[in-house]
Amino acid sequence: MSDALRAALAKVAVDLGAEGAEFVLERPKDAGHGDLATNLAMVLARVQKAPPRAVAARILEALDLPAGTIEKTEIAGPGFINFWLATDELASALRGIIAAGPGYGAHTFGEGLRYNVEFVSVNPTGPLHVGHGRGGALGDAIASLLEWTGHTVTREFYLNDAGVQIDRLAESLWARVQEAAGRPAVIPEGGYHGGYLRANAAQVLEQEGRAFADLPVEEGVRRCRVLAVRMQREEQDRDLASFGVRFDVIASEQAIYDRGAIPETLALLAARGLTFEQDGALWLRTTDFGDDQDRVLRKSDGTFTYFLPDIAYHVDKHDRGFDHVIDVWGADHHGYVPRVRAAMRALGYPEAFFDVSIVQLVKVMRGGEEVKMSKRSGEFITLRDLIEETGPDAARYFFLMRRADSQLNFDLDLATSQSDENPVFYVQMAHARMHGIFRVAGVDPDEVDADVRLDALPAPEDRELLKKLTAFPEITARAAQEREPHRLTGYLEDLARLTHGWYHKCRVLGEPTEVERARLALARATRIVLANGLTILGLTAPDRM
RNA sequence: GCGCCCGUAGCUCAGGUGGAUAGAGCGUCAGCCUUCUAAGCUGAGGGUCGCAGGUUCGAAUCCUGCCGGGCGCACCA
Repeated sequence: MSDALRAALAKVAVDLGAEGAEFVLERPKDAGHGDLATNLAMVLARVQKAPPRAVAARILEALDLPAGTIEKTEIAGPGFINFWLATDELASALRGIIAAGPGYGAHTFGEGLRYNVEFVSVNPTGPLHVGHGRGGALGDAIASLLEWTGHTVTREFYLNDAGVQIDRLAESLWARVQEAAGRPAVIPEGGYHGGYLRANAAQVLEQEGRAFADLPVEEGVRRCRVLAVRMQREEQDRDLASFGVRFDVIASEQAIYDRGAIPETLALLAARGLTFEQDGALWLRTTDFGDDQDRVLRKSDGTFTYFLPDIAYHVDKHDRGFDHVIDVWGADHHGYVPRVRAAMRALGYPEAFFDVSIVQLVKVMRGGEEVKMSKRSGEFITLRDLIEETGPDAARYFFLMRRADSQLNFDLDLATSQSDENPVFYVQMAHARMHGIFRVAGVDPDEVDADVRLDALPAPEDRELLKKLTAFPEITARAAQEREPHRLTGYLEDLARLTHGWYHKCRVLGEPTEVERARLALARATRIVLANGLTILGLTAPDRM
């Protein structure tokens, strides 16, 4: 409905000589201001050289709407025009929800656009911690929202399996292997002290045989390199899988080196005249593209910085045909954004090609106290610990319920609480309750007739709930466009609140036939919206709790 | 010192491409319900939207400057 009304209003704007006027058509917070409201009259007041309320009257005069859509209009406040939807319009919306079912809230505006969402991308040097969980939940939800709005999406993980930190990892594992074989072991400077490598070392000896520890150091370390990366990746994948996150592509940094992409990228940049040598190093002139200093590509010792393979990796994404790439990075990497953006500009890629979502830090709270995480001491809450304590649904939901760019207080007590104070529980319970109605009635919800008489519904709660359901497609569209899944959690909480209120106030079964039929349809539609919302966020929609 | 993010009710946070009386949950207080489709309902109180200027008919929202918190500022990865 809002689309039709918006179009009609835009047409009036044209008729009044203000083509392309930017006006707002929104659902007012205050129910007394109707179902939809527009500020068009105030926007046009200047061109019309008339007070907004007088302009509003002209607009209503000129407004041409199909019969039976709007029940009432009103000019209010400084010049708002408020609209009340006709019952027929709501009934048709209800039929639309049920007809669309699991596709309700989906859009097609992204069709033909290929997106690459890269997230988590943690080094394969240790277990995932809660911050990676937030990045994982966010990246996955953004990817789902994009799919839901018609985009083709690849979920991608960038594996840093080359470079110095992997050397340290291999040496550290080799040291643990020696230790397991009963020899003194020295973890190298800058190596990894975490106990998980002990477990890996034991596994290596078991799989490769005790003689593995007697290999010459060089060969032992070389083989440890492959083994360590593989074992760490497997563990990370296990954690991510239990969290409901899967990737379409694991992109390897080593593979970028192996196929010669580094010199190719270097040549590409040099050909554009954007590199220069200074102090024995090779630089990229990123300051020409918005960075605050130029950046080194190849150090004076001949090795490359991380920046160059990162550029090569993004060139690769571009060459694979993606229209847009979104990188989900932790706040500790935000300083890296300007130089990568500069590199994308230097290569002449469209401005919209490269986008970054920065996810801020997570503080885990228990009993009102922060649970300290310290990598140094090796005592930190891993993502695995967290999921085991809260379950995957609560963990995902809590990671998504706040804007990514504000810091998150993860309240463990709340996340594990089986009460309506826990928002995940509250939303899932609303879904379970809707299903419970059908269970008690012995009716398959998918068989419930959508063609009902809405005017049979006696309570204001009935209409209020239905109106909320009709807002869902706007929420999914906005959440996808803004890459803000928290808009969806917020909506689901609002909807759950209305659902619980309705459930309590409005009986379904045993009411007069027309009322029961209408409310069954409403319950079915509510269940659809709750289920779709939960599904987009990667959460289960339980039938009973 | 520079850059990015944040600062809204006691707490956790929405609202941020300017619009109507700034919202929600929790907590607090006062009542109600104890029926069923368990985990409920109603109401109240609570705010200099960090501070100060500016733009505007209109600012939590945009601009500038400060204050406070977080994270970054390598020929590290």
